[in-house]
Amino acid sequence: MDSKIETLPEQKKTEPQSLHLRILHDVESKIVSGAWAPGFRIPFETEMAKDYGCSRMTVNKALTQLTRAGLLERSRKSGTFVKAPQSLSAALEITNIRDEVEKAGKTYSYRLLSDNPNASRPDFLSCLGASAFCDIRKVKCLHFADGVPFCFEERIISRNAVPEVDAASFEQEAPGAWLFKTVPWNSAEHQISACAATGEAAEFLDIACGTACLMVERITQNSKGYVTWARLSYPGEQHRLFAKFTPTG
Amino acid sequence: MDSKIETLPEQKKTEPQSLHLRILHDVESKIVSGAWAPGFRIPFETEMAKDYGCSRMTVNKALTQLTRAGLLERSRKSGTFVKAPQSLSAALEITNIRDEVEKAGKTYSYRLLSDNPNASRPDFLSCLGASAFCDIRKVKCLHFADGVPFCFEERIISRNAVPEVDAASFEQEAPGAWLFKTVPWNSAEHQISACAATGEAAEFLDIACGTACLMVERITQNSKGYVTWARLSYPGEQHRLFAKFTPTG
DNA sequence: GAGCACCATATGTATAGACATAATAAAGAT
DNA sequence: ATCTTTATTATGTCTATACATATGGTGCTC
Repeated sequence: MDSKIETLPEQKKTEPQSLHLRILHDVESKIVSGAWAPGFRIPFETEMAKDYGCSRMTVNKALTQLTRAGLLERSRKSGTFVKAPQSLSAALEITNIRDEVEKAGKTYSYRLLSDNPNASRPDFLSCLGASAFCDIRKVKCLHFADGVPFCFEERIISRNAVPEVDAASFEQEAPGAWLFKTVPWNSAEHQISACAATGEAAEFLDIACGTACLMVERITQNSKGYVTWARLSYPGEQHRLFAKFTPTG
Repeated sequence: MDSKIETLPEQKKTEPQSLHLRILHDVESKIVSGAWAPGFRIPFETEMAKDYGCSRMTVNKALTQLTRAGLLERSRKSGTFVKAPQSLSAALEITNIRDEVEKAGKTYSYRLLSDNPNASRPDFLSCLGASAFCDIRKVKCLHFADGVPFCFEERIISRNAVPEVDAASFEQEAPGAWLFKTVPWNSAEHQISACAATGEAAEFLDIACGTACLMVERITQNSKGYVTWARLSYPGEQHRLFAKFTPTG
């Protein structure tokens, strides 16, 4: 209780106490931030052990767990590689609508509806703490399956978090697919709801106003902050989200 | 191509090659099957090491990973315990609708609509390979939030997989809640879709036919086979499924 | 009985060493 | 040139050991 000015604790937030957890989080953040992009061969166990001044087993423990979590791919002799973020939860990962359509045996096509490369901050996002979405590109597009409207997509991309977006064209390629291959690991929040189709959505999807729609809203972020927001509207009862869960996966 | 009768391969399916994986799967199956129920104190590391004739570290590796996966809870001195299957995927785990309603600050109530303890096999499930659902109990019920219909539930419970169901009453307690505390670990498949309310559902939910509904269908199984099927219908746009995903969780 | 010091114990972490295994690369034989 | 053998290398697994740490239990004191 004396008046001595105390220095702040060393650890920023929740600095892991054990070494293998620290290594695990170090590697994870390098991957999530994009410093180690998918396909990159990360240092060998022996190298990291030397860097951290610890035994190989300690590094091994961290890397083994990241492999189980799906962030890494390892093979003998070749080394350890950052895995492509292909399945951020198997079923709800609907980034690539093309795959979704083609897996159903249908022909995919795509049309850009509108593209505002320098839009102002939207108002409907204020509730989400997404104040980071101030300098954005705003895109609307439509996905077709066998020529029939399959999904109406409204998307916002942060120009701060993804500077490369200025050079991208969404005439031929959907923003979702472009982001998927451009932005490294990230985390996502989904909201799924049913709604009655209104105005724009009904018009583009070519369905009557009031028809039941499945709506998926997703906010994606990585270490640089909020990356993108998307609202996907699927018409009628034709679409189903499928998810399977087991304890260990 | 000769006519010699071959013996089946020793291993049933994919017998893990390494010891710590074998231990991991042994423990997991004991938990999933219910042999080790939630709360049960599993043998100490040293005991299991002796049983398997291996070092404690090998057992530790298996148990540590099961702990990360959420199947176990460990504490020093006390031992290792089977965890309650509380979050088989955080957001989509909607087994307990009461919690869901009360978390939204509303008052929960429940009403049993119909109960057929000895129903015949339903036809609409044939596509799911759920031929195990032949001897079933069929229940319909309604969940309320502040007195307003919140969710219409149709449920089928396998009397083979859950023999105890014959003694259960669903007058006061919803079948979902009863199953949650009765049946041990399991895996689940979800299908989420939007639909227009029809007939029964519209009537009980007190909404107009054609109103958009969020429909969640779930099939649950454990080591004894298919346990239960449920269809939950949420009226209008009032309900949202929320899910957050990060690489490691 | 309440409070306290102390011990026993199960997990948590880390290590150095050992050998297995798979995949690549290099050297050798045909 | 192509096939084969061999060596190299990084990961995969396992051990025996060591000490740290949290915590339930025991017994002591007051």
